[in-house]
Amino acid sequence: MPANDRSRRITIDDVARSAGVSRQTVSRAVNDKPEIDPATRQRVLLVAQSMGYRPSRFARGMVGPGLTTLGLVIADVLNPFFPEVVSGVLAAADERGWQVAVYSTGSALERETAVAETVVNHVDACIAFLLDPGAIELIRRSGMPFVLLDNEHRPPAVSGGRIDFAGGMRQVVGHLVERGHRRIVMLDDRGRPDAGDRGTRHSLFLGAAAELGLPADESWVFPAANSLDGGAAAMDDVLDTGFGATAVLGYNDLIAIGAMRRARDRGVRVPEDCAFVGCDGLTLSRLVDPPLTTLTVDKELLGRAAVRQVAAQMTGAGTGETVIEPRLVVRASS
Amino acid sequence: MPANDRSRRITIDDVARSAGVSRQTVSRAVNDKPEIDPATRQRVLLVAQSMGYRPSRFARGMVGPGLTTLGLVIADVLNPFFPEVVSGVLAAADERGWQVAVYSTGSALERETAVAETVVNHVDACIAFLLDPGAIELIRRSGMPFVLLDNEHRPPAVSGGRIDFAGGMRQVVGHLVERGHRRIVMLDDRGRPDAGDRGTRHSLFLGAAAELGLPADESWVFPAANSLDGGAAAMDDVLDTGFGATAVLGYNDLIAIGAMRRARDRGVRVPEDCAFVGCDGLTLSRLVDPPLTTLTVDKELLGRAAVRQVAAQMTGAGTGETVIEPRLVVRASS
DNA sequence: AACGTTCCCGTGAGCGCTCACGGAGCACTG
DNA sequence: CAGTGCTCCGTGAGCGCTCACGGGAACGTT
Repeated sequence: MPANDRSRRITIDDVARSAGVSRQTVSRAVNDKPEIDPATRQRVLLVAQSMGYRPSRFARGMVGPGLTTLGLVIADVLNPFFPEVVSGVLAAADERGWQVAVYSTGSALERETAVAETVVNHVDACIAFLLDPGAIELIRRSGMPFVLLDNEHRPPAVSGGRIDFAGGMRQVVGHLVERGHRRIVMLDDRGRPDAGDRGTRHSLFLGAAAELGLPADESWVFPAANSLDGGAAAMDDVLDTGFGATAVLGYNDLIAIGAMRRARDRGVRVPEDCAFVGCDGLTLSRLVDPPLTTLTVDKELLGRAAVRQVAAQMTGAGTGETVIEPRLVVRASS
Repeated sequence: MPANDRSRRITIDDVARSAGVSRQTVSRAVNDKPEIDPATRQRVLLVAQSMGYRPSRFARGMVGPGLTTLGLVIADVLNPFFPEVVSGVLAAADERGWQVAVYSTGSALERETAVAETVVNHVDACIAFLLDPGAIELIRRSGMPFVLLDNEHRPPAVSGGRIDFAGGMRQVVGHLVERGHRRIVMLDDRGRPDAGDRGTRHSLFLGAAAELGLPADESWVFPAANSLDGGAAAMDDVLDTGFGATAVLGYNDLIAIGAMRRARDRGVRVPEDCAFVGCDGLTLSRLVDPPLTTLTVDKELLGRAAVRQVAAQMTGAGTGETVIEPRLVVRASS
């Protein structure tokens, strides 16, 4: 028994010929169809196995309806925000008998177009965290069911899942003001484009602060790379510039935690000298010291809702929007 | 323009007819082939778009080589062990131009067979964390390239990725003995079958302890559910039975952290009264309080190595084994 | 004027599989 | 012995697409 000839794959006809039966009989054996003699099935199966026969999923997909593959584009699995979304998507897709292909852009804007091109050619529907308008347009134009998540600049023609950070930021700032804070810094994710636009956490934070009578302006916002280290570095900036913040709001928990750790390392007492608040509500935020106050988002629900919207589009429904309401969970860091 | 007829999908011939050209011309337009008049291409593309035409990836796969889809079966994305593996697999698969379909068993042994069946029919190769021998056999028999990870009972006929916990456990116990500990408890994952066999962390821990002269036996091992809460509950058992442990080793970081938190909540000082050590080296373990000593495993490397093995099998190479060496990172918890 | 070239487009064939049908062989009935 | 039913198996057709080839029109060349 030589190794497989790598030039051409083994087909059902090869097996049929080798077993001295017809294609159809091989098909019956492989697919557990009833109209076949048990002895024949056994023999055919043995031949198939020994030849290393594996049915082509493409040929199968041609005749039957084939399996629906849902593409899920995320920035980075290592960012603890995404596993929860993935979990929701996997569960909801599984309920519908779909397969999920995961793509990661590695948080690199320039990779988004390449990923979008792959997605367009190889999946039946798509749920994506994307920022590059070109990449988004590419998928939109393909005409496949498409849900875009967590993008404040979503074109009106595509469905989306949005988190109501307007309400969320009011909760956060309200809480801090109530605790007596008057000088609040936000560590923004500098990786996101057009950060000054309406609808971003950035602008919603400033808006909420203004609403509550704080003299907030752009100087209250510090850019940070989206990681623990990014948060730490941004905290250095805040402390070094002598801004005098009594509270720090992170674009997300990762940034907030990184900042909080750096602050403590530099002798800042939390929350006495400075309070810290995050966004997203990662499991992680409960476990750090001190436990982090955070604007919790049900990320699993976000994933499930996205699948539901994709499914709706498949049955011909139009585009829509799902809004998730965040909830402020107050812990020891504020 | 009415909504799509959901009964039958639009084919290339539909577009051809509607645009008054041949199939081939449509194909040329859609695939950006050169042998076509730019004006015709534009017109055809417009028709195709308006009809909602999307090429069938199955039909495409029939003729060309098609895209390789790698199946990745994990227990649960929410378990922070897996995202790092997924990250490695995604990166390595991407380098080879493969797509990755992720499946989750939800840590439910009884779901493994169903997942295995899906995998067998819908992917070209498979990397899996599986425990059920039936599910494993199912994939093995399919003849597809297959790498089984983190399973001490792997059949010899399948490739695998293994973490050298024998050496790891010697490091852990050695470290604890050096610190003066003589009575060490292990919180084992009770979800894994045949926990008493050779090769499990459980037995390797007892072996290492015996090697170093400790009177270890089965009573030193407490079962725990694989989660933070599971670790906490197991810690309750340890404390309530009055075992008098001065050090606790978790099956993984999750269990160890859960246990450590519960211990502190009950007034145990860490590490003065009791030291804690985890396994896996999650990012998380650095951030908890106190930072957790842990046997760190390069999970991303594990994923990459698995992809490399799968690729090797595709080119006809036989089965093999990759061994990853863990490294003890000592922090404040011990 | 006859020929080659280039550009654009269409026609068969075939990828590997399953579905719908038909037919051979056997047993059992009236 | 014809008729009926059942079990098992094989034959065409077709899924939607691309590749290889060929052909017509318009141009330029000798």
